[in-house]
Amino acid sequence: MSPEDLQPYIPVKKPKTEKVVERELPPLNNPDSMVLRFAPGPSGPLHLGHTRALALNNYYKERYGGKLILRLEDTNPNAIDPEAYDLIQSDLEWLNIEADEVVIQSDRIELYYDEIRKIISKGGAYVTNSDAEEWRELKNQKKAHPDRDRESDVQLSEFESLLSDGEGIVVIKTDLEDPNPALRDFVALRVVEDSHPRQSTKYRLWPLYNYAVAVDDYHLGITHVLRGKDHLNNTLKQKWIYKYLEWDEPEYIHYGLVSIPNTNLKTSKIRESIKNGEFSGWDDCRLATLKGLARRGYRPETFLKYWENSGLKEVDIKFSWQNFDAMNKDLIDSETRRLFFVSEPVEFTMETSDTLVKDAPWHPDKPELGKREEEIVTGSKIYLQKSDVDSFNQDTAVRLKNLCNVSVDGNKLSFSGMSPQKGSKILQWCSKHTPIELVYPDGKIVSGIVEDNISELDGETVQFERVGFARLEGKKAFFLHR
RNA sequence: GCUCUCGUGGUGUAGUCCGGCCCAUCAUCUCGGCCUUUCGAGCCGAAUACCCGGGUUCAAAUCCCGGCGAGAGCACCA
Repeated sequence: MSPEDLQPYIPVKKPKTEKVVERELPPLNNPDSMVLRFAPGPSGPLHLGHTRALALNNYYKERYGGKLILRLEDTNPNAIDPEAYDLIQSDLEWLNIEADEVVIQSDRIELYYDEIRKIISKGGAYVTNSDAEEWRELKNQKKAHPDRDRESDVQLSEFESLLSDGEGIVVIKTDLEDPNPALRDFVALRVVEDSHPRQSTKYRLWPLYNYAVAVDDYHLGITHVLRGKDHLNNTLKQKWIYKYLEWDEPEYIHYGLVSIPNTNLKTSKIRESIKNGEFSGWDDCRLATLKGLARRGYRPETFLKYWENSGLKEVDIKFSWQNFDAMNKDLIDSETRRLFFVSEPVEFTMETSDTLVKDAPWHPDKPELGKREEEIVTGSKIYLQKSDVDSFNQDTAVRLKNLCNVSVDGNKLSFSGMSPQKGSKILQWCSKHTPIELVYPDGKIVSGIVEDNISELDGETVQFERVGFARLEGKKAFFLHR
């Protein structure tokens, strides 16, 4: 073989182009006039786990100029927290996500009735008041319940009478031979006589999740359904409804599940713990609710950025607080003011012939923010952190940060120069101060003092030097991350 | 058990569809060094990955087959 013959087999070397391109999520099919939805049940406020669906839907809405609908799925009268309707909307506002439309399912019950009448007429659904166990067992054996095969006008009149009294369920017919038992005939509506927070006792026949979702997705013109792959089977069920009503299906995209370690996200459990006083409320800083995380100082942008970065592959992923915190720090570090926090303060008395002035910038890289200044004279009380004091030995050279060098003698600190000495311990310290409790997300509380400069900073996120970032709130500071 | 998904460093991610610009991208974490009046930030460097086994091919993270592993669903909840 001549070198010419080999030529086609030799890979063409392209120059490695510098990849400066922002990584972005994959494109979606048919992105024109996209309509997306975020559809939580109003059982409590939003938590970290909800933010993925929200962030992804919002991302594509913005990318393609689509529309985002917030749909509150309150068709189970027994699992509703009346306050959640507002709590969820305030959580969206906090995230700076604007729903173009808010839809509440319990306002649309007549619609679900209308559509099920059509499905029944087409022979796609039946009514039965079979015993639940018996009905399920028949399905497992791929057998039809006798009620399944009755004429559709019988089914229809059974349905109409269920609206006012009697027991029974309305079932969507699927394929009883389906190898996946989860997909054989599923319940579309059931009787619940309990009062509903918004509708009271106006209705007794309530739609179930899969049925209501399909009807709404169609009627709201949803074009893309973006959700976790725990919904894979639900999608298949919902497609049956689209089929009976001859509707065009939206695009379904399922992303992998996230496990969030060391975090309790069960709304019902949290509510219980709040009730019995274990947590102070939905905004307890130990919780991963948005309100709890906001209280510690996380930025809304961090949530959006984190999930956009996690992609939408079907692999299951683990949430990493470390990565999440790093992103948040990246956002806040350059604009967060610095403060000295001293835990377990030990009192010293200053000795100096001159008046000294603390000259500490609010931010080391941003002189334009100004500085904290304070006069220190002989006799001024200086407080140092116990753990620092404990580590002193005879020849420890100490520098009070942004003040001066001192020598330590018992409880006396004596001025010993201005110019920084290489190798000396640089310590954060307080003179005029305010007591403060630093509250960690694991519940641990460290009491200490902070320099008396925080009156204007209530509600702000600051950095306690050498400790980490925290958000100030009254006499407390909630630890954010390092 | 049945059904369905998915396996790239510790973590997340790019590349997989259309095999060669991949001795594999980016971020974070870890470890060094520089810088710094914070153990923060910044700068420089190091270390660590294509689940396993076969096959196809000049060439496989990428295609095929078989294992193994992980996760989810199986409600008159959402």
